[in-house]
Amino acid sequence: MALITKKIKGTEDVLPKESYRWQFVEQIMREEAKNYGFKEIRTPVFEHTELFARGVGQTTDVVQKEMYTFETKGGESVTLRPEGTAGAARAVLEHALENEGLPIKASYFVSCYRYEKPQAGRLREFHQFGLEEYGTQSPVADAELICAAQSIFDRLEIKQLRLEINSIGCPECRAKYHEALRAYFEDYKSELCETCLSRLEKNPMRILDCKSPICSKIAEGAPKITDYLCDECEEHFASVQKYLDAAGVKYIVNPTIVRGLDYYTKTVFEFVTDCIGAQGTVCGGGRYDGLIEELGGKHMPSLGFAMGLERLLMVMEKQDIEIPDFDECKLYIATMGEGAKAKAFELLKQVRESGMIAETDVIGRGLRAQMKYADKIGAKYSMVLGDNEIEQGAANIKDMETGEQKQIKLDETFLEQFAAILFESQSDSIVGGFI
RNA sequence: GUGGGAUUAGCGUAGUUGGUUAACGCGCCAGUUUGUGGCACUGGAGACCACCGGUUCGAAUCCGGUAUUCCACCCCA
Repeated sequence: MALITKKIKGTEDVLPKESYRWQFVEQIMREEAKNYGFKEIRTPVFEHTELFARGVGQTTDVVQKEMYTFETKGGESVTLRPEGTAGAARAVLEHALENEGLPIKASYFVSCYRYEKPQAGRLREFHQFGLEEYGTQSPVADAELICAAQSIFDRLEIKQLRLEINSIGCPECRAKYHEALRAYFEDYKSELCETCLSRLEKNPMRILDCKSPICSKIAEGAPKITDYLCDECEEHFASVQKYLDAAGVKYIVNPTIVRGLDYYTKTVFEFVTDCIGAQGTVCGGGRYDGLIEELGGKHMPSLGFAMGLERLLMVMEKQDIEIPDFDECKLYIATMGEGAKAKAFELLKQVRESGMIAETDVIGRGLRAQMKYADKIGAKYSMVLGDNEIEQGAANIKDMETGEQKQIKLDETFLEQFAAILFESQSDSIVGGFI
């Protein structure tokens, strides 16, 4: 393999034979987004570095060590987006979308870039679908958003996915909670792992999330965020649960969900699976009431989620969920001679314009090889076109499954005749199915 | 960034204690006389055995480093 270079570490190609899987899930996401009233927004792959530093948060791992940041020829620092929300929020602000009425409901498909060490379910370039809702503080919006995600998973027939929700409060109650946590963990300082010691200063909530047996044991006795929520946050969280119950969405409250992006407030949630390895979060999101202000706008409470397409596809593969493949080729025309090639082109155009897949030889193979190819691509019918057929104005059309041949005239009624043959074979199979 | 496992044709594998032109299956291409696929048969293309260096008379086989990949930590989708 004399290849000048291989694909970049942590990136993946989607090949022609597997792209239908992506198109299938994307299609369902588009449809559900539409049903819930979201319209697609498209933003650039790169933004000013400042946007992510401010939006995602200076203290986060994502910003501190995972961004693809580079200087342009003009000397600006730009960054490949590590997530989708910051860009969408920037666009909302920049175009003053609130003037078109609130709430603003946007959906997106984005590729994201994070300089991490690849492993199962984690790539350096990965793809997300997300929904965002700007300009509402109502818990109804939280529930609606979560419902939309659930609807997508339902339609994809994904099983064994659990929804975990939590509230991490507003800046006020969270500050009090942080104090309580610090006071609690202070007594265990000698036992905590190294990373948790640094977390104690920066973001003590992350200790709750630590996988180390010692830390998680200590964390069991730690104060719970739910006991520190202010009245408003507590009421909000209770309402979200009430609406989820009303919609029949099953969830569990998990007080250890923290999320690693700084913009989250109040409601946070994750859809988690155990079937694809350690990176089991297929969808994550929550409320980010302070984000728009952080980016220089007026107060505009908002929320959203993102789901990882690669992870979702992995789950579906693991669970053997069937995905409909592309349609089969309906007609393959094998040609012999120049005159036949031209005639085949004429007929192919008609068939294709009617919305059916039709193919012919485009590399100059012999008849036998053409037939083999027709078989290989699973063509439903084949037809040999040569001088004889052109002279007679008729050809034989062959059912590749049964081998049965029928005559078809090569005049202006060709398409009609072919459609009739197809229709007949379909109704045959339907009748056969009933018997 | 830290740690462990892998790396032989497009894919899946074999290659015995280092010894001549690296093997097999699938796939691909072409044929099996006269214009028709699925089966079978024949032939063909395709690998500097991941890369670099070392040990040796001699290495795909031993040693070291690098890269890639898989998995875990961290973190996240």
